[in-house]
Amino acid sequence: MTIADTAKSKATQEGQTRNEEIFQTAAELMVQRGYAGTSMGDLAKAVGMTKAGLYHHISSKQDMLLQILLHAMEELESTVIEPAKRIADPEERLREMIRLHVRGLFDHGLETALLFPERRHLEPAQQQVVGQRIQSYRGLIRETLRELADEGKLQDLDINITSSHILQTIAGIARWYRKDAGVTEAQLVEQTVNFNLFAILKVS
Amino acid sequence: MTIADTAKSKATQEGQTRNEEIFQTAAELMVQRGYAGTSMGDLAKAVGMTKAGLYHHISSKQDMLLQILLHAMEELESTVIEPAKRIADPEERLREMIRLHVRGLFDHGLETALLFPERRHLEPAQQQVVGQRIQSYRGLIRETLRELADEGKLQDLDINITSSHILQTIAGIARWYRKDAGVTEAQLVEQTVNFNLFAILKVS
DNA sequence: ACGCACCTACCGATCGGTCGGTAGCCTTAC
DNA sequence: GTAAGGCTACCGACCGATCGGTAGGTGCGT
Repeated sequence: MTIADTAKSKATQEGQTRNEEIFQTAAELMVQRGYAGTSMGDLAKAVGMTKAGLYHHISSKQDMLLQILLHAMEELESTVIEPAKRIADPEERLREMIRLHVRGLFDHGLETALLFPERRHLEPAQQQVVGQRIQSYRGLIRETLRELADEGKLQDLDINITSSHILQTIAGIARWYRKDAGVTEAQLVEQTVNFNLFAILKVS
Repeated sequence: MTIADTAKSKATQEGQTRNEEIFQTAAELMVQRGYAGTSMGDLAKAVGMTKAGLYHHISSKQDMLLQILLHAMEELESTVIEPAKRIADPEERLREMIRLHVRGLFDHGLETALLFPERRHLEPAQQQVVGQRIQSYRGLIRETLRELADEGKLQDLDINITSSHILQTIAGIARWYRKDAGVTEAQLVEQTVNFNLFAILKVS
């Protein structure tokens, strides 16, 4: 072991740090029951510890929410925003953003984004940090819509309102989708892309 | 006063029963902070009473949530579902449903519908009652989409998924809309109707 | 005199969080 | 090889505050 070996190497059965297990479990519980509705005792039990043991890993419930939100935002940026930014054509970019975002709901825990409204439980300064990063995503969608409008491809729609509608159809999936119903992941991606592009693109 | 006079006549400044004031204030608080995040002490203070005084009017927090959800559902049925059912043409019916629903977000407190996921805090039997009535609304949308498909007017879209997308664009408005921004109510109604109809209607 | 609307004072339970410990592993010294 | 020391990961027991809810009373309009 050298100074270079800074990695925390303790892993659980699935190659997850105990810390990661805690944050992920917390995110799942909070998505189901909300921030206020999830007690630290419940969370401790869910990861197989006592509350005191849990507090060895985290500093407070509030800080845990902040970490969860920041991590979700980073995941969104690296798996959706950055790849999309590299696409020049606005129509193809929007198509890819929706596709990547919906896929991310399954592959990377992007459903955690449902917790963003819970940022009201954070300190104002922290709320602002999280809020700004969300706005930058909305900004990318608006910019893409504006480029489409410049090309004459956009329907007669308000860009601000439309960007919200698009985001709601995507984020909304995590609210209503239950995998027991007869809807496959691939279907959901395709249908959501089509729904939104049918809505905004002028017929050529 | 006769037996026929069953109306509770105590009214506050705006012609509201104390009971109505409590339920409406509770609904507003819960939409902002969630069911678990809203304490009965907060609610009591918001209506200018003590907690004990509040409990003179209601039986329990849980029952209050049930009443709020049932009332929201009745409002939705009388102002959106019933009027829409009387329209024969499916395209016009869908258009009117969206228009009435979005308008209702402002005129009748239809934003209360954001509390429907909170029905998980109710007893299973009550959850089912509320859940069924929501499904009947979704059923009407699906039926309307199916009629459009029969007429050959529907895009190549899955009816189940599309009905969810439509509902999310409408309900989602109550999540992101803040009246301070430069968006008028009329704009919002028009844009939401257009967005969804652009999405689902085949170009003729 | 009666009941409605409301109060003060309180209940047991649960909340987020902390305290002082301890079992087991890893390193270092001899 | 092994004992000492330290560190990580946890635990039982507990804290003050707040939770949903209640008991018993007061004042007021009819």
